Amino acid sequence: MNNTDIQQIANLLKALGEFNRLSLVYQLCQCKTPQNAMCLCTCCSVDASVVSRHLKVLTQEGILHLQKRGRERTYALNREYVASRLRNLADKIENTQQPSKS
Amino acid sequence: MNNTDIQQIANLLKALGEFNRLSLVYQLCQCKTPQNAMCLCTCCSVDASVVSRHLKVLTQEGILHLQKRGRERTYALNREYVASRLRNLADKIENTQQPSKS
DNA sequence: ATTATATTTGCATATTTGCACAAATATGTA
DNA sequence: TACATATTTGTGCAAATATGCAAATATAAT
Repeated sequence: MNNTDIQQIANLLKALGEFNRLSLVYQLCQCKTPQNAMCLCTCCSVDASVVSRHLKVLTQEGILHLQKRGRERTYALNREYVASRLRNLADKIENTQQPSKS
Repeated sequence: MNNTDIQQIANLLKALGEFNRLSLVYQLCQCKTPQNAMCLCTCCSVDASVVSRHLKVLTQEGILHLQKRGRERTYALNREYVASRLRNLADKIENTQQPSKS
């Protein structure tokens, strides 16, 4: 586990570790089909520009998948990706212990 | 899933989502026995006071367990707790989708 | 008692971050 | 074309955060 790996996981967790962003993720969690940003605005009591930036952060981290459809952009949750990364971390935390090291 | 729940999970993820703090967690991950702060300093190239503060944040979030032993304080990773919270989130993200909502 | 070691805390500072508002951009519709 | 809707971007501000250094605190060892 090198520094780059740690930094990448930290980035993912940081992206998820903010109230409004996590709210957006939970909101998308409930949806079967991709949602546009306006729709997602309803779950956060912040300006649309703020939602836009949060969605950008989540997308850049691979948490969301963006699809441009005309003037609206729909976002979908990359369920398997996020879940697998979280489980991977959980496994490491639970199982990794070297008897050699004190 | 109410706002308080979301905020709590966000706090956990935020605590883990910082490079030096996650490095400390990984370091502790390798250890079978609790470690003191001096020992943990070696994995971060920062001042001991910084490590102290990061350890405090992690402890307050329940990620680490602190035990005072004389002049040194040892920290251990709450493996089951952290792993279960991460898995819980992973499960929600992967499985929660309501056919009723579009 | 003095000294050494481990850790925390106060303080100053640099950087990041979340936010609102206005303006810009992009695209669909009348 | 003119207008409406959806979204992004520029800007500035306030709050939060990460850090280093020095001083304070706590406790073990001599």
